[in-house]
Amino acid sequence: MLLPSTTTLRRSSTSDDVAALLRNTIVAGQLAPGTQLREVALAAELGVSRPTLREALRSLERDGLVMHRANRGVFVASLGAEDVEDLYRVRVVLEASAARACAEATDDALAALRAAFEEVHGSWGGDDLGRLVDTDLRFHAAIVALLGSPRLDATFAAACDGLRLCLSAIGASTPHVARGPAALEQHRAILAALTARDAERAERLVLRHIEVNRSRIARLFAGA
Amino acid sequence: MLLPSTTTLRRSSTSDDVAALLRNTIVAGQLAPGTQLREVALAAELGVSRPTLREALRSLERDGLVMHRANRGVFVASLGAEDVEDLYRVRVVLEASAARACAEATDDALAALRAAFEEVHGSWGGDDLGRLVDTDLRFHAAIVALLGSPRLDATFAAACDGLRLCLSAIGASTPHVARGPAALEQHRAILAALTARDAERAERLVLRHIEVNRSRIARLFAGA
DNA sequence: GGTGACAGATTGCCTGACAATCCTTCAATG
DNA sequence: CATTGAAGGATTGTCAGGCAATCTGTCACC
Repeated sequence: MLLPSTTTLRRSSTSDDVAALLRNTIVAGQLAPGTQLREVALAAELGVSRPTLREALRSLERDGLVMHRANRGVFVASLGAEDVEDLYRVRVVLEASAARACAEATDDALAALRAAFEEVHGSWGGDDLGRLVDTDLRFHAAIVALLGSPRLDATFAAACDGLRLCLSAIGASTPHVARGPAALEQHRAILAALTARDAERAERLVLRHIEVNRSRIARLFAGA
Repeated sequence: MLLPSTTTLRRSSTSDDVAALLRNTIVAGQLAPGTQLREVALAAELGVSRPTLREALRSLERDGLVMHRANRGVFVASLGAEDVEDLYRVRVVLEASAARACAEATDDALAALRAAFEEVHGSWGGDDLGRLVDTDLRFHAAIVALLGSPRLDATFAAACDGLRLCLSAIGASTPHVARGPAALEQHRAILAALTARDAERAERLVLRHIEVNRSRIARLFAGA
């Protein structure tokens, strides 16, 4: 290898940049669910042409972040209770499977998991909710990465985007930060079980951890 | 219901039609992996404009059916051994999880599973390989549907497309049809375990069934 | 009050074009 | 002879503009 892998010259295309920008804006909650994304206005605002913007929007649609009604336009997706249910179903399946497979996990994946945990631990004191949720989900993504499947990683990443959209939509800031220390303790226990390759205990802990979150979010949705 | 469901007014967009057409063509093996899909020529041949075709290609790229090299164009994906490994990892995770969850599955999903089995059974005698693989995978998709998660269903469907591409690429016709009766018997056993809601047995049978297939395909790939 | 039609707005899709980038070929040089 | 360098051709990346189709909202009318 002559060059560091970051030098890979992979200049991202404009529509990819636009898609990434819109994705971040949406999951950050800066675009309320239900708001219409008009092509001409948005394209002008972003300084790109309509076809380019359309490609980006189509990409977001496939991720479930925007809804597309024929001849009406695209709207920021407003996820309902059944969507939350589905998203957590994805999490349960992937994370539980990963926990059960921790015996066959590579050392690299376990090292990445530990690194993700340190990152979560380090930034937990901050009051930036967005970054907190980010690092939290990154820890869980590292769990899924134990499976060693890029495709499942992608599925989980899409589900994370959906969850972030849900969280920011209902403004779940205060309850989540309040739960910080408890979640950290659970993360530590999960990490310990996984590195010890204790599949059964890890799966049990992961399932309980997710279930706690799921019921809390579901309750918030029921109240809203 | 006032109208037949086909009248659903949901005029599929042109780019969706194009994407579906290309998807079928690719997974059917009528486009050899590695062949370049030139935009102008293909757009002219399909009678659509370039932007429309680009949208369709972008959709296929997200499904992993085509590869996109910057400023070079899109090529029919040529999946390697590690891709096959990944695809089967997806199958193992999703189908095993679904089998374990059969206790909580809805009756509708179980009915759909039985229907899929009947369909496989009915068309098994035919010599049309494409349809055989289709129905086989539809049975497995019905297993995954026990989870009740549209997002996981979509992930599995994408994996199925990848698998079909692999199979048609290596021309796995003869070994697969020869295996027909054995697979049918395994399917019957899996269906029995699932409808009996015997999670443990169902998972064991599913895992073995998938593993048999995986090792066979992997062997074919090693020889090619 | 409910029903129909009209106007406005927006998308769906196409045509055409230009710049940027990449691969190939070929000549020049050590 | 192998390697380097540059020109040429082809293809993609992106933009601008335009027209038809379709949906929504409003308003007159029964």
